[in-house]
Amino acid sequence: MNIYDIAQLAGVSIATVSRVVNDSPRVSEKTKQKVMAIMEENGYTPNVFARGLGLDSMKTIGIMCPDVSDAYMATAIAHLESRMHEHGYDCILCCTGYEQSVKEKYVSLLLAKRIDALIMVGSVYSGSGGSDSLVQYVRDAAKNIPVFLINGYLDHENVYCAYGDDYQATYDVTSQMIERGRKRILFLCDSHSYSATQKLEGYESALKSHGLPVLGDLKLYVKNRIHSVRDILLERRDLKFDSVVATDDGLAVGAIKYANSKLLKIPEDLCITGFNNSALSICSDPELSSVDNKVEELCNLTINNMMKILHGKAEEVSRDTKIPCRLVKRCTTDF
Amino acid sequence: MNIYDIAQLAGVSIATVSRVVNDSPRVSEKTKQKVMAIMEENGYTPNVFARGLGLDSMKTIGIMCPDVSDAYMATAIAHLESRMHEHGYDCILCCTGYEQSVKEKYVSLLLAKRIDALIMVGSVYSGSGGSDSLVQYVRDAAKNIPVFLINGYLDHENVYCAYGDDYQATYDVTSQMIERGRKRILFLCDSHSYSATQKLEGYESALKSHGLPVLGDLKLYVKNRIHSVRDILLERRDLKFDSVVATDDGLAVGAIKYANSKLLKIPEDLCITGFNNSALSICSDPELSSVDNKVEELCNLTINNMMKILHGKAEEVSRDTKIPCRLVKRCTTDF
DNA sequence: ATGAAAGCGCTAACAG
DNA sequence: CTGTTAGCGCTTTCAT
Repeated sequence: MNIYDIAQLAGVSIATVSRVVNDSPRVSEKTKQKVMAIMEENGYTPNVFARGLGLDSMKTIGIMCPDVSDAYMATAIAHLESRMHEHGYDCILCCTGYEQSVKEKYVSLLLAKRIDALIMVGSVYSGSGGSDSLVQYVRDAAKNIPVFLINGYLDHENVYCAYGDDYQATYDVTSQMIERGRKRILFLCDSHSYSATQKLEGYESALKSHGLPVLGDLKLYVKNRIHSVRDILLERRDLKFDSVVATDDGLAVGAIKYANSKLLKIPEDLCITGFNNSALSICSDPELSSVDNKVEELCNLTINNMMKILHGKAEEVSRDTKIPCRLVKRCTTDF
Repeated sequence: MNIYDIAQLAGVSIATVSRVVNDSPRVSEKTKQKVMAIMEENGYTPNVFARGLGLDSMKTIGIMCPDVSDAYMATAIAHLESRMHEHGYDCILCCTGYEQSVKEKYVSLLLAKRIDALIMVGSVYSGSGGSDSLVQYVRDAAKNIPVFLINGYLDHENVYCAYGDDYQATYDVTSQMIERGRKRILFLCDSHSYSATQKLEGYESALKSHGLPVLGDLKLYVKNRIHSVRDILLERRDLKFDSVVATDDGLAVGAIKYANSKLLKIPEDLCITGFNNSALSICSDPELSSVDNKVEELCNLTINNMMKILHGKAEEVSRDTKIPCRLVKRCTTDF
């Protein structure tokens, strides 16, 4: 059942049918009704491939993330999909992992599929700052379609960034710890992404501005697995710390497990903060104070920008949006 | 840059270029090399829309799930995407929520996009058993393309099911509790899906076969939010129970929180099991014993079946595969 | 082994 | 307001 069949049954030309399908005003109400009725009767659906071929678009966007099974990204993707769907777009999901070559391959695949735009979720797509060659594939993609970074930053034509102010959030949290008398704050991290770098800078900067030394020992990079974090902390008996700033909830929960198994009191003996305000933070015991970086807000903002751009209003949108994050206080902090 | 350009540059016809692109054996090695070189040089990529129009396929499958931000589904989808990608297929992700009309709408959208197959993750897509009219849209989809249910069951031509044996798993867990002397086992549930029904039957069946009564009070249906579960349990002071069989980890963690805030000893005073073996189960304190229903295995099985079917070997695959689940024992059980 | 040409189903410019 | 027609880029017979 194609447009010709419908045209014939309705006794009109295919152009008229096409106009009806595309809701053109240049059709009389009467023929419109007739054609619609016939389409309805026959359960006609326009062929998306043919339409795509003509319009060079299938109203599809690509969403890349390193790993949907991560709670933070999953939440982001759920929001993005739902908002895109409202706008009549479909989403091709790509879980790229963290390997450079795989990320690059996914981008070319997506470009070959002629997606209308690309969203990249996670700071792993912006290298550690933006100017290195590791992000060349992002710039290349931007030559063809608008690219949206969520929680990443890259200064380039046709790439639009939205991210939480990780620097400031970490600065604030660290400062509050110091003002509460903490002297040895452990910075617990699992990556060297742009976001991680921002957090580290916030941490160090708070230390410095409060006259505390930045100690290399107190910057610990580990794999993000709860038990492994706990065990590493347990083994490092040399390492003394009275508080933990973790760059992710999983790491923070690891620290909680460590404290619990050493029978340390939280927050008195050990003050802990996490990042992302995920389900983990209300699941642990005691419940975790965690920085909420507003995924939902970032997603909405991104979608709104995208719609403007896809409708030719690129000048209305900023390429760089930073939004403030704040600590959701629970039981692992004394401030 | 299209096939005509390449043909011209290579001094051959578009048919030859097409043959090279599709790796047809009916091209001389020499021209093949030449054409490939030219394509390489010019970074030529065949237009997927045009190809789709001719072949009526764009090597894309649809994946539906009620909510990717749920850890269990996120894991499933991560696996599915990665396996499909290996096979050269892209995935359109649809987060349908739980509403009937939305689920139906997504299916028609997906069919209109001419996907090659459809995967539905979660037992919400199989009604409460399979024969009611609520699953008609699934049957309709199956008229056009193969449909794969993960964790759902529906007996119908062209729909293929893979699910964990929730009945048996719940039967076993409940039985062990009884054999350990538990008398009042709370069945904590948040839905009436096919899977939930299976679990309930396993629970009741274990009770009966051990000569225990099935008490309506001890079947509690609640919303799956940790704190709300805890609070409901706290408020129901009339309700006496010495153990909890929860149909999801979130619910089980709610029960843990309840026990902790009443200073009940786990598992002595309250024995608890969850379902899905998610990150929550190692995050809580004490850590949760949880039934692992082998998402990964279900996903692999599904993809393998799908590949066979898409390659015309439908007779080789069973429409109904049930796999055993087992309890991962942690600290909330005494068996 | 290669080429010519007929679709695939739709959109849009153009003509009435 | 409606119809005619030329693409869109590729696959696939059917000739050669």
